[in-house]
Amino acid sequence: MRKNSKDAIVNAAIELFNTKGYNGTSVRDIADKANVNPANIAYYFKNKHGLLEYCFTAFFENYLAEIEKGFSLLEAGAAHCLKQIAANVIEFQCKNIHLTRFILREMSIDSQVVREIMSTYYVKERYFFHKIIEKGMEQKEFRSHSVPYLILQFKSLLSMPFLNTHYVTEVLHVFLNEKYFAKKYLQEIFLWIDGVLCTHPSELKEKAVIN
Amino acid sequence: MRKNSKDAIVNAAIELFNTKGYNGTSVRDIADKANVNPANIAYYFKNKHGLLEYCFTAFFENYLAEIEKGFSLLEAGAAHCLKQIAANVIEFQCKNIHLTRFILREMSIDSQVVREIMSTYYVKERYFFHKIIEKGMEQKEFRSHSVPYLILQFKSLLSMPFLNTHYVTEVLHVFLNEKYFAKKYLQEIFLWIDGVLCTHPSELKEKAVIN
Amino acid sequence: MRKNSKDAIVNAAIELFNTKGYNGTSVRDIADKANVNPANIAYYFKNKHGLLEYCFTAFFENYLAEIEKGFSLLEAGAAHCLKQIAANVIEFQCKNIHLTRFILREMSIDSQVVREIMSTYYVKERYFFHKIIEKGMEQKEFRSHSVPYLILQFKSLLSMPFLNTHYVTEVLHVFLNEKYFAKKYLQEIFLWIDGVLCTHPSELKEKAVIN
Amino acid sequence: MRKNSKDAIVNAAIELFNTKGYNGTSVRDIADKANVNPANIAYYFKNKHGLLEYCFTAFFENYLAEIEKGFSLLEAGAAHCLKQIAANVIEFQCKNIHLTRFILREMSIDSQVVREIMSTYYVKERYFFHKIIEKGMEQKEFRSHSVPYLILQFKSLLSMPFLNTHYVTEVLHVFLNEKYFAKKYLQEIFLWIDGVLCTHPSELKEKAVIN
DNA sequence: CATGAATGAGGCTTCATTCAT
DNA sequence: CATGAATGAAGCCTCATTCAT
Repeated sequence: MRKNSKDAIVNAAIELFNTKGYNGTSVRDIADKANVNPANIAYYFKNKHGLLEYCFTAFFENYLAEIEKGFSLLEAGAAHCLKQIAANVIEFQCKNIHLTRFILREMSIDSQVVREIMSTYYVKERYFFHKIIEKGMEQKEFRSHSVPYLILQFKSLLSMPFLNTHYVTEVLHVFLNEKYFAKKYLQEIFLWIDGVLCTHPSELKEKAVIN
Repeated sequence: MRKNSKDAIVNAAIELFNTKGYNGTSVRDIADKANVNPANIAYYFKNKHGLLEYCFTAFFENYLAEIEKGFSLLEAGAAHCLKQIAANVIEFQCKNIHLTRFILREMSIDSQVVREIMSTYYVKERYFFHKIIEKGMEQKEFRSHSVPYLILQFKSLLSMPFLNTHYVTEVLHVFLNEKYFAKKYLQEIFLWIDGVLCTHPSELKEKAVIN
Repeated sequence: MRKNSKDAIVNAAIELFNTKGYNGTSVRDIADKANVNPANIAYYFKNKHGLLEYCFTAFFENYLAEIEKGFSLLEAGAAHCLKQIAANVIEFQCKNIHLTRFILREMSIDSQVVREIMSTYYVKERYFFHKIIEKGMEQKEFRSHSVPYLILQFKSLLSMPFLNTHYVTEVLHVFLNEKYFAKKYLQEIFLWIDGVLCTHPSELKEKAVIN
Repeated sequence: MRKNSKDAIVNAAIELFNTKGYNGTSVRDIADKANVNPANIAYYFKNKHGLLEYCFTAFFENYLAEIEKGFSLLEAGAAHCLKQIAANVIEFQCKNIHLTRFILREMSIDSQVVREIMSTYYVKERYFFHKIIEKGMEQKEFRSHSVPYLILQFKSLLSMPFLNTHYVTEVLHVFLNEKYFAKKYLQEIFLWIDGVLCTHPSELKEKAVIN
């Protein structure tokens, strides 16, 4: 356990931030859960806040990578590209459920960090989405429409089930960790892309894969 | 100042909970903003937590009323009914932006209160949605589909812009309080209903009204 | 119940002071128990502290009266007189168990009130005891001995079971409110008077009465 | 000051609890007097209450040890044994006057801790006293008598002057810390043992020692 | 007399952090 | 690297009290 104190701390933090929120979690809680001395957190992250920022960038760095990965397929068609991005993001978020929920929640708070994250990662993200949607419209793949509103909807579909984990499982009785949730929910997003975004519903047998 | 301490407290609390989160807000902050003595909060709400619960029920009581109001129109058609509900909810949330954001965020935390709220209000809400969607399917208005997944999407559309206020304004540059945001965003939801939910796109000139 | 608010307050206070101590009892506790508005306590006693003082003087006024009553019999013999005092005090304390315990406990705290009580009531009390014991020695009824030490023992015998009510009932399983506790315990004190104080054990058939 | 915070806290607490009572003493008072930070009290004792419990067990552990030490002499005679116990206890209490007073006072409150202490330490203590007195009666050393009442008196003699320190010094003008108080008061207790407990006054030249 | 609203002081505790070891 | 002691700030809450009604 003296092996990877840092990882232990991060994991404990994610777990707790997810469950009780950043402000609801104390440094001692984290240290206890990670079996580590509280002073160690200061050693690695300088701050409780430093730990938060570490989580933020860890998340967004990877999140954006998934989007970029999908964006590179733009030449193959806007719808296809968007579907691939959805597949990547859903898969990524499924693999990091706790982290995702906590980040999505924390992003709804007005703080310095959040503003910084927005002005870097989210601005980049918007750039990608914008490009894709514009291209789709130019090529008559998508019907003409307000771009921001479309981004808003797309993002809402991507994040909703991960933010409201509890609602999904306790009220709707849908289980996120079941292997096929990702696959199934993805079909819903594809339906939105096809039904709302596209002019003529493209073939549903779209082969975007989640492995 | 010796007049409506209770209201002043609630308003200050909503504002601050919205901005800094429940746990990030101190009782003193609230009292200061409301220009009352901190002890007054205990007097009216017994607790900081009591104040939270007050906000929760205040929100959900009204929120559910809006849904019920729309639900009573089920006879006039499932799509119509759902659109009316969307209109009501969007309007209600526009009128209570701060409260809405804070509630939506806080509902993503694992706490006693949240579980209670879910097992009362959200279960009722699901009941209404379920009924409407089932009816729509029976009458071939809606295409056959997994109900929970539809509810999930519908709810995500309803809440997203209100939870991520900052993203919407700072990144997308869309302003929630502009008079026509409600009207415009509503059209998006209608589009989802027509494009994703319905078998044959109903007439878009649907006259659901926001007054 | 709007009849004797004042009495209700005093009774509630005695009960609670007895159980939780003066400092452990809040004005609201008292008000609640007495079914009275807290502000009413201020009305009658000005203060929580005023209520305490009221209890103190109520107790000591009567306590000293019992001693004076017995003291008047000094002419009939020192031992007899002392026994009568013991009888009076034990009876009085039995009738006011709660008040007695609380007062005896509170008298062991260093406070302004306590010092005042001591310098009035306890000084008077000592005067009476002194007179009696001196007389007893002069008349060879008592063996010659240090007066303060005798007073100390006598007082300790008078108060012990009332201060340590719980010990007496829970550990020794002796019940104070049983009718004959007073009579029996009194015999113990008489034994001390006869065995420790007197030169030649006086007749035990001493007829000091508890009525 | 960075040395023995814990001891400093305990000493300050005993002093203040003694003077103003447990409930009358604030954590800040203690911290100030001990020249430590208030948080340190939580660090070492978890609680103000934890500090109280620490005092309780510190007292009773040693108190009972003194009694056991004396009890081991039972073979040498019941009266002798009891006298030795008295000697030990008086000496112990003289050495811990503040702690003793505060404990004796606090034991007269109805609380969880008190009940626990009673059902452990005081029950053991009663067991020892019971054994001694029974033995004394069997061997005709003591006159036949109600055991609980004898225990009650014995304990009252042992504790009285320590509980009512102030009365003793201010009203009776006897000083507890004068070297010979212990010796002299002990003689009083021996007198009680000989005069009240024993059938034939044993030799007063009993050599129980206070060193 | 009685009451409910309101207050300021202070109580206990927890927190994030630092520092010497 | 890791730790335990120690700290100051701040958090929430309770308390005794006042005052207008």
